[in-house]
Amino acid sequence: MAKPHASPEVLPSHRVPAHLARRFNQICLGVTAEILSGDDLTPMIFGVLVAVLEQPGRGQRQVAERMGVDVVNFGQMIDELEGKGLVERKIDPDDRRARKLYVTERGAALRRRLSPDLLAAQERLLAPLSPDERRALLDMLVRVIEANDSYARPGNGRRKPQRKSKPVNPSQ
Amino acid sequence: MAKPHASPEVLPSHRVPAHLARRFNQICLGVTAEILSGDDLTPMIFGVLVAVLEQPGRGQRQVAERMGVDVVNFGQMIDELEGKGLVERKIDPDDRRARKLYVTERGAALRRRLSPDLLAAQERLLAPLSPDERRALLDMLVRVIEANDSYARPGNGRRKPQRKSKPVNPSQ
DNA sequence: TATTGTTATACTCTATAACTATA
DNA sequence: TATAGTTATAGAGTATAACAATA
Repeated sequence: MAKPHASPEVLPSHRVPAHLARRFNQICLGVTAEILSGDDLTPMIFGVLVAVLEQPGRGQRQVAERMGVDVVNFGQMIDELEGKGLVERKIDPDDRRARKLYVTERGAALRRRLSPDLLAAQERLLAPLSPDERRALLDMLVRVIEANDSYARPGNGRRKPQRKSKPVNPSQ
Repeated sequence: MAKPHASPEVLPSHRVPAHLARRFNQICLGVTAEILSGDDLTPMIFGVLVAVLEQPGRGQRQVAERMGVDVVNFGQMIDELEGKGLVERKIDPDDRRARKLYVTERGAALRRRLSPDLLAAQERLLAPLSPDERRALLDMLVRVIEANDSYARPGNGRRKPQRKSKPVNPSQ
């Protein structure tokens, strides 16, 4: 009876992936929000800025999907970034429905300015892990995420709202 | 120039811990929300139920802090669980301010009923990892979370609301 | 008809301030 | 005064439905 069971029936809650995922995310948010708060940006919005920077000229849909963000909310984040002059929308002449996204020079400068602090925060965050472990952690997360990509949308929610009636423009 | 630099100046965004944390959490939420939706519970609220189950007789503050949940929101989640008859609050006779928390038989039964599906979902989630890797992933997350516990509160936010005036009960 | 992006809206999670009741 | 918990409220992230413009 040295090893009772290889797989216990349930993990203690502090070892449940869903709980660890929430806490890990919570901590990442706290660490980065602190750095970004001076520029009135959330980690989410800054993440959008970086994504646009890395794939300039793409449409909102493409970037949103790649990030795992709903296109509706993504559009609103672009609104905010555009309002701050950090990102630009340009109508694609080949498909006038699409808006190609570009980071402005101001946006690029902001990212350059904040990068060192964000990188340092990331170092502190992963300080308890060795370099090999850090790589392993990120690798494993990427693998898990890619394998479960289809679950990246459904939401964190409860009952689906179902929207019985109430059209957007009832007076028309 | 076979290896340009051990540490690049910035990681590509799909390797940034903050992004991976968000996506991992998003996926965990999607996977578990689906299972819990039939009982009209969110992953968060179910997590509270499990935490109470594991440390019965504790006060709200203790359980909330251990979970990394704000005490205010925790109290509201207990409201909901109590409303569903899954958890009970009992005034601590030794300190009549405190409410000791207990899971009801109904709550325990619910957890027993849902456990197999949740465990199976967890298996699917971590399917791309070997058993050793799964352990390593959870271990590393625990270590990172514990080392950064102080960042588990600050919020995911932007400017602090600051609450200029507007008292709760202006008419008194 | 199908697709890109928008507006309106709603729900969850999180956070702060101010309050009540005990200690 | 200090602590446990509450009420009121707000911001941030996420989701759906309905719509407009374009393909």
